[in-house]
Amino acid sequence: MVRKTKEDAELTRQKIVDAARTVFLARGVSRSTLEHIASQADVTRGAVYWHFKNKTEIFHAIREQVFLPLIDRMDDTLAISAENSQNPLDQIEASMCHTIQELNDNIEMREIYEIMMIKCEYVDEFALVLHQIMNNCSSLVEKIEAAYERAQSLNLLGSTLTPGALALDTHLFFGGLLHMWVKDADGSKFRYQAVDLIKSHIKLRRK
Amino acid sequence: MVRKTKEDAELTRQKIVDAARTVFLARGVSRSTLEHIASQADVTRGAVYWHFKNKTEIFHAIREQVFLPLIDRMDDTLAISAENSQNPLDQIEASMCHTIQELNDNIEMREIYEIMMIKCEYVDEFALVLHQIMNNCSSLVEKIEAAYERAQSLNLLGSTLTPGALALDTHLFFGGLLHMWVKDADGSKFRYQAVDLIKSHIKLRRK
DNA sequence: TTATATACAAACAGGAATGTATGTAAAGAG
DNA sequence: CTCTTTACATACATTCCTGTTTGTATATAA
Repeated sequence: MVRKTKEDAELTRQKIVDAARTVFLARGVSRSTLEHIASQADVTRGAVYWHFKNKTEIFHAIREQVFLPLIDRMDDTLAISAENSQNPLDQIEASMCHTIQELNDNIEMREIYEIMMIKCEYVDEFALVLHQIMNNCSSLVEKIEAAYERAQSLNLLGSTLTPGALALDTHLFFGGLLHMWVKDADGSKFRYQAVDLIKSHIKLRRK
Repeated sequence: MVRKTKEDAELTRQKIVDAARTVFLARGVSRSTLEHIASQADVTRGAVYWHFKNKTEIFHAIREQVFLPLIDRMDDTLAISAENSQNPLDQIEASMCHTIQELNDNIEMREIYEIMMIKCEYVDEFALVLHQIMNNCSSLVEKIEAAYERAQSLNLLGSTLTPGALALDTHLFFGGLLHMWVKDADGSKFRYQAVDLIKSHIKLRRK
């Protein structure tokens, strides 16, 4: 076969990652073999083993490609508000709506979320991915809490709950929403009204 | 080998189910083999194949054993309140707290929840389990909504949101809480304060 | 221009898991 | 007391998947 340039090789690598996403989604991570992935990418297992040590490495490549950027962007949306004079409650709402919008628009991200949530077993090597996710969540909760604190000091809150309690409630709500969004395959129950649910959730806190 | 009585056979079956739960939890459903399960149960694969057609059947046996009863009990807690004069908000709160308490006390239930949430890939045969769960959720949301309606007519609600919106928010909150409860292995972040989180959540709705 | 490293394809060897088929001792029916 | 069925254990055949090894054409460096 023909030897490829570096750009060609990178393209092959990307083809493999994309193929793996498709295969993982359809068959689940465990039931996906490297042969499945290779043929989906129109290469042989040789190419896969050249670019990746094993299936786990491909999994991490997928995850890092789209999952981490999303977290960063959520962080950003909330962080901006610290210096911004905008209503913190609006900021929290916008942050969540933005993520939902991203899931709506970005097919790859949607597929990766689905893989991570319901097409993957968190044992052995994958167990520590869960810890990473939990840690990311922790920092997110802190950001949300800070926003609620600002809302409190601006006298925008309508309840006596502490910003910490409000932040945890919001975090659990959004975690539940993301799960339901993914599992609600036909979209009838949650997917289409996700933004409304977010607005209701925030409205409950407004004065 | 010795032929067993019917009672012995039923005991063997139960041993296999228990063993499967342990193995599924430790290795994930996909990576668990019938040999793993058999040796954990101190029998051979022959015994497993006698009692179950395949791994999927064992999975369903586990699920039906503990998961369905829990849903029923949540239903009950909420249904009782329809005829009861008790505060509907208290009933919703109690219903969720009760489930958390059950998870705290009942090791088997806790393990099964963990298997269903993060040790199982919902593809092929398992995909329809997700649909069942979603359907159960739908009926639960309706029960919660009915309780909020009663609370509204008793003038107990402090917000202008509709009972439907409140119910969905509660449902998403609780779904998120259950997930975090399971994933929070060391218990520091959510498990120990789950009841407080529930009370805060409901407090936000009280007048 | 030549030599070496790259980017794969193809072939190989193995272990592991599944399902089935067979064997068997005792329980239970008649 | 026999005969059949039950409740398994054991052995077997087959399929799959993995990781490694080998081969090879071509970029690319020198």
